[in-house]
Amino acid sequence: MMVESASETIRSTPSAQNGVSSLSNQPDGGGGGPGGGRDGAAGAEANGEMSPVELLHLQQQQALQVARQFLLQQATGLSSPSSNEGKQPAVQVPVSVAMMSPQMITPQQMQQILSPPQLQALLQQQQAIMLQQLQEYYKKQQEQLHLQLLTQQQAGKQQPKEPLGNKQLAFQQQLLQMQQLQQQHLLNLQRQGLVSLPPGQGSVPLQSLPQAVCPSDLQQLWKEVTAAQPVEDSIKQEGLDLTTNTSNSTSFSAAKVSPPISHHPLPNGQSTMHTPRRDSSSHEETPGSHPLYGHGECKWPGCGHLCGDLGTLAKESERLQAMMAHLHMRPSEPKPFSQPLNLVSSATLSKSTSDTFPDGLPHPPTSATAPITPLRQGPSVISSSTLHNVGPIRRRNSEKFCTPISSELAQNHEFYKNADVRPPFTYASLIRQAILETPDRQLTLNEIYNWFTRMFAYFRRNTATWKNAVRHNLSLHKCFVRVENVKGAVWTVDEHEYQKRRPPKMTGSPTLVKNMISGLGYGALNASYQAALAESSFPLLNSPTMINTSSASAMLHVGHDDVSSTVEQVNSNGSNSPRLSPQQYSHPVHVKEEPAEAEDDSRPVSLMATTNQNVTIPDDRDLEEELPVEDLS
DNA sequence: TGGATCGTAAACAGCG
DNA sequence: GCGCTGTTTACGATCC
Repeated sequence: MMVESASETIRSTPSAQNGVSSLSNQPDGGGGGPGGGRDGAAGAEANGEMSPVELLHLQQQQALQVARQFLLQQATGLSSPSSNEGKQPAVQVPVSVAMMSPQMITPQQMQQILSPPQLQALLQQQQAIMLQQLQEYYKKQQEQLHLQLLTQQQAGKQQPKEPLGNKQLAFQQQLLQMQQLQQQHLLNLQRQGLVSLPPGQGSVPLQSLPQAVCPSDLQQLWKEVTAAQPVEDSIKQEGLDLTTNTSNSTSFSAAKVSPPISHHPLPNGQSTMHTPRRDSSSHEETPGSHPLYGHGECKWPGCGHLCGDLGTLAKESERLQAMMAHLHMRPSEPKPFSQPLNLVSSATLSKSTSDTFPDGLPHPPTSATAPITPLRQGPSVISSSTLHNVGPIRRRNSEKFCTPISSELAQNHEFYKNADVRPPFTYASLIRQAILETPDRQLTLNEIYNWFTRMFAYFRRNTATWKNAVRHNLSLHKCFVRVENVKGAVWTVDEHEYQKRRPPKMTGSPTLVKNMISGLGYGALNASYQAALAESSFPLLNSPTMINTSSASAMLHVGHDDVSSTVEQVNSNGSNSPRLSPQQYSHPVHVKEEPAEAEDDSRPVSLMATTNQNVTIPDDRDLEEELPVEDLS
């Protein structure tokens, strides 16, 4: 009877309790499931073996070490201009160390291994560390500049005949540029909502920056640092080599923006790497040699990796860039995972990444041999739900945080279809979605099954378990109405009942609740929610004109089923505004052929009435349900 | 701490 | 008898 479930039940299967499966954050209750979902990494550590998470941490640590070296070397190179004379350039492509590791974890693997909260945390951690390093770098550079300036001033005093002139001017210019750089970056961060500067505080010490900088900001930082190089070049050309490795930034930029890379023949038969960046002209690389490459090996200190040619390095840099771009997920610009190209097409990378990812390198994981059932896997990391969804949560929380299942599915359809990832929605939500996707708003049980298996790779396993759950939910929830048809029994959705059973979802986002209630008239949708709306897959929502007081209620019905319930709740409980009848909330269910005898009265809503009454009032919900359906089919 | 919600397991009944 | 469908109960986990 339950042989299948006994042998395949994920959470109770011993194999699911360790290894990759344990890392996949089984969201379910029972066994160690929920615990694993809360802190998969800790659970992995408890296993006493090197987990993918730990591996990833190690990888990240390696990369950070390299970045730290890079920063320090830049700083020291700045402070000791002559120390590197005749030496190999101190800064090499960090990927040679961090990316060439055989255990390299691809972005896809990272997303499969880590749950969204973990990824978020990881990202934040990495951002924090990198930001700190950048801050240190800025600070050091400033200090060094000051020092150099003072030295020059002293020299100028001691040798009054030698005009301070250009050198000091260049120093001051560089210092000024550094400060401008910082302010500009601060403004960028502020503009992106990542940094909130106190009013009237134009210049904030970098140390006071919140550590909420996204990778794009870091990359922007690098760009800016790189962009500052011409000044250093100008200084260098005047005989004062402040940087000693002017190409360092260039090389890092090359690593960052890498392909397409043209290989120019070198005297030794090697090729050098030139990036197509428009500003590359400002980086005067020594012709015939690459600071990161020489004699067939990587010149990154301590690396020495043998590379056939620079193309190898370029590939590694591509990987680095791909990973960076893949991690380029900031809450302010959530992008659907199913559109990986968008991840790298944001403003900060617009110039370079189009070259970097001609084929959209970070594709979503389209195959998953091992079952992965995190709370929020893959696409959800980037979806709107992530806006509010940081930290350990149960899968159903995604609904609490106003994730529109329809848009989520629309955006990540391919992902869920191919990846063995548990969708972060309740059975009830999924069933409802399945039913509402059909033109007739009705499905047989078997069709529901088919929808599950068709839409989610996850539900191609453990059929007995989840099918039982589906049946259980269909029977349990009053929102699912069974209708006898000539074809047999079909299941429909009573929207009113569905909404009714979910008022507590408001508590999922206290801020949202507060804003929505306090801002009644709905005109005061908070920014994050508007962003979430805009992020959704509904074109109408992307029109700012649609977010207004008069239509807010309707709009909230569109695309965010949970929010719609929220608004409805506010409507009914908060403002006592007239409510639509349950039938008016219901979908138009076109029962193909109603049985002669009346349906069981135990169900609260007459489907026929539902069908008729929807004619009177434009069904906002149609927008919600039908728009995403197109993407799903 | 308790209630609500959810997922899972399981027993049972009806039907073809 | 078997499989599917549908109902119901129980239990544990999570969240608020």
